[in-house]
Amino acid sequence: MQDRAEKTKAKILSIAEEEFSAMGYYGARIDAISEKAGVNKALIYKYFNSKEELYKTVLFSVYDRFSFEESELLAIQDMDYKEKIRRYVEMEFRYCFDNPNYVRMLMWENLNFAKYFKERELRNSKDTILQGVEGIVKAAHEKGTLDQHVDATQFLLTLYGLCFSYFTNMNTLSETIGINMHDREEMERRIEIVSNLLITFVDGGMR
Amino acid sequence: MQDRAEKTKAKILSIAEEEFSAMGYYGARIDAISEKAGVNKALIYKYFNSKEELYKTVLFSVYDRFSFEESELLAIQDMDYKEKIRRYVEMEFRYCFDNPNYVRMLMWENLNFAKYFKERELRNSKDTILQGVEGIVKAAHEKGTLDQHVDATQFLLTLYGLCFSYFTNMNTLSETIGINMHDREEMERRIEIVSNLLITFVDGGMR
DNA sequence: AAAAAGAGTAACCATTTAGTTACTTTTTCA
DNA sequence: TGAAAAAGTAACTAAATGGTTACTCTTTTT
Repeated sequence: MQDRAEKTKAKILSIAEEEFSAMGYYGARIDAISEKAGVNKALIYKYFNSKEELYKTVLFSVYDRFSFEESELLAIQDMDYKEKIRRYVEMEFRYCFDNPNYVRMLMWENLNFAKYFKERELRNSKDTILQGVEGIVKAAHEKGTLDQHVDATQFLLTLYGLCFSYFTNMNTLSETIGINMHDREEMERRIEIVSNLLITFVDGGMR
Repeated sequence: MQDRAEKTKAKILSIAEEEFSAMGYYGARIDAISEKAGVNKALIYKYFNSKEELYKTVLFSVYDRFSFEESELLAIQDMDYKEKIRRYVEMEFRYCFDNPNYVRMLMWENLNFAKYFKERELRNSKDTILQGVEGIVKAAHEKGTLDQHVDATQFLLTLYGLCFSYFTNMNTLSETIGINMHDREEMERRIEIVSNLLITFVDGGMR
């Protein structure tokens, strides 16, 4: 494949990411993508075969980018588990803030009943992440007084719930509860509260 | 309006709720709704004027039903704030479990940048809810050792994050972390953990 | 009972949409 | 340098889609 073609393909993918993130699978238009990318529609089909295949390529490209960052963070050794939680929370918040397409593509996929995740056999793909979290939870179970019912899975659910959900419901909540969650300052305040909450959660306070 | 017409309208609305919840605005088809409802397409336009208006009717019908339940719960007086938290968490989880359309319609609206919420001027519509939560937070601030940075808004974000987000990410997470979040037993276990976490959060443990 | 009003339908229309075909332009390399 | 290969395009197609029109059937009212 020529250099020129490589660039064209990348351009299509980048525009498609914007379009699919913004509009979802059914809302997105191949014509709109071809126009915005400044590329003939037939070329899209030459490189990606169908709307669905293009969509899947976008979805996994966006998802894998996040997964990489997440693994990187959890792979760090010899870090105090409290510090690790703090870093994890900060990473998750800032990543979502800076990469709204990641949040949106995941939401579309959930509304699509995880159809493409199922196709791709992502079953138990978070196992290495869970192992990383296991380290945190184990340290807490030994040292602190973390509820024995809380395993790595439950801890991860808690963390995702407190971080990711800030973004999934941002638009409606900002309308109804009277704060502007899109504001970076507002988010930074939230990071602080969530970090403290999670550290307290694993480190003490549980009867 | 005749009784027969009233029933037809209700039937359309009910099928439309299923269709829009499942497919979203762009994915839903008026033809599919008319067919499933066993009603001529022109009738839909007679009663609802446009696809968009039908969609909005569904969205607010679903949303208002939840808001009512939520207000009811928070309006209860003379209840211990810990008990109130527990009840709130249970209500939120079970409501979402039994009414997936509520969860999905809210997700679609978030992905739609809260366009219809903005139109309807729902700004600060959670004020009475926040007042109810204020009671909980105040009691905790007086009696316990809740972080002074946590006001009613932050508490509500925490609660929503821990409850609602269980459902928004259920489909992808069930694929990747190796538990079946769709299982009621699994959810009941989660309710317990979340309740305890929130009670600890407001009631002690915060330095 | 009959006519007015309301509920409901069959068939149609204009536009949009994913996808294709037959062609031209640009690059590579013997 | 020229022909083969790769990159890219204009114009088209068939199907689907939101919406409408002109009509029939049913209920209400006097």
